[in-house]
Amino acid sequence: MDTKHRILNEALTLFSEKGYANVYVSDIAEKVGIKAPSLYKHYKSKRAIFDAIIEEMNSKFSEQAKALSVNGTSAGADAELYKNMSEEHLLKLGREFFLFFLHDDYNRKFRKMLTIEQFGNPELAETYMNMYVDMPLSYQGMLLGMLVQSGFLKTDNVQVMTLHFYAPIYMLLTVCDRDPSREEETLKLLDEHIKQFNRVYGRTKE
Amino acid sequence: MDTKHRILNEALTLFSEKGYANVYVSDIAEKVGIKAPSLYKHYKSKRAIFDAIIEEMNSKFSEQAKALSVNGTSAGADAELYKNMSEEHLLKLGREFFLFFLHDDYNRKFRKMLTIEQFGNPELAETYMNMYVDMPLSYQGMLLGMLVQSGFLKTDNVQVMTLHFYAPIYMLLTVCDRDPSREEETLKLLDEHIKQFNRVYGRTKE
DNA sequence: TTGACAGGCTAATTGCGATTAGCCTATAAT
DNA sequence: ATTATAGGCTAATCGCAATTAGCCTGTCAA
Repeated sequence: MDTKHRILNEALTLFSEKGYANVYVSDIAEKVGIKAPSLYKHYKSKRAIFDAIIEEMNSKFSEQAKALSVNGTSAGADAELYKNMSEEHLLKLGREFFLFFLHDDYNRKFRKMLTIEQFGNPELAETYMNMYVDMPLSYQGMLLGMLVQSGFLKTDNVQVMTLHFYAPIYMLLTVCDRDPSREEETLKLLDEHIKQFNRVYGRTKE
Repeated sequence: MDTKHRILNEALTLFSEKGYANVYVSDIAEKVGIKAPSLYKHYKSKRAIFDAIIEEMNSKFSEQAKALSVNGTSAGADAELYKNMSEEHLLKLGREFFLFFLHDDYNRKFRKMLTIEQFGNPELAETYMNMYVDMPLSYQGMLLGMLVQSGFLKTDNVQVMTLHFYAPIYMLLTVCDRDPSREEETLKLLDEHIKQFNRVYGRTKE
């Protein structure tokens, strides 16, 4: 990886741990293995490094969004997938979602950084909300909607059902972000959550 | 209110909006209506102001906790309260909890400040988690547990049921913190959440 | 009525962290 | 071969924000 990208990565790591203002350009430089002034051969200022991270992030994010909405449009194909769902599948769905967000390095760091910086910057607040609230709700709403169609789940209100599915995932995610040592405990709770969700919304014999 | 407390309040407001590092002592001074150096007649450093906020906060918090656990202990009395619960009552419970956390000025600012500062400071992360995850879960778990006892709700797993009750409240709260203009929309969703919660966990004729 | 704080102010001082200047070397194209 | 450029370094510089020095006034207890 070239220096320019290494700078971005190390900076993201540091920003996510301490916040923009508490990271010195010399910290970033040190992690990269160069001296602070050399950074300026690659970026015009500290702010520019931050902005580059955001930009990179936005493009990754919109790729993802595009990919999702493509699948969403070809609902026919996806519906097949969700036609004969089992509790196992549902567990897997929630767990994968959770673990992806939790462990994917880039996501994790980016999420932390956003959490710290969002209040000073309305755009970042919007990004955060898109990534961790609105998008997941609409994506999962779509999936769960299919499961209702296919008769695997039953509800009058898909939106609220989706909230019931996702909000605990979100909350447990924020717990792990703050205290990684609670991951195990949290994963158990996550499984129980999904099982109970299924018990409660699953179309048992009627 | 004396200057010393005004400093604390203004500082909290600013910290909650921009984060510790982005607030200058001169900003605080200006809000208070004095000059920066005069602050030092009251606090020995900027950090000391922050620490004083935390300390004040901790003592308020432990008062609250004590009060709650007192009620918790005198479960007999509280149980009475929750014996003949209606959906209206349940709605009120959730709504009050939500609105208290959302609107109480001190709580709101403190929560934002913690959100920003928590990652640099493990103690703060712990405080955050106590206040917004563990305490509410255990308190509401107790209440909902009573409702199960009294037959108003039905479940095999009070812990997960409580998660299902609280996680959406928590998530919607974080939405409003980030974008107050979504409060109305969010309150509607909150009500629907609780109604559906009741539909799903309520002991209907069996 | 005086003298010791309390609490405010202006004018330094300090220190640190971002950025710039200017130099050096290796590579790579002409 | 030579020259331009990319990318690194050291040694300033610059600017700003925290803090200190030191003065002034009003109050209140002795």
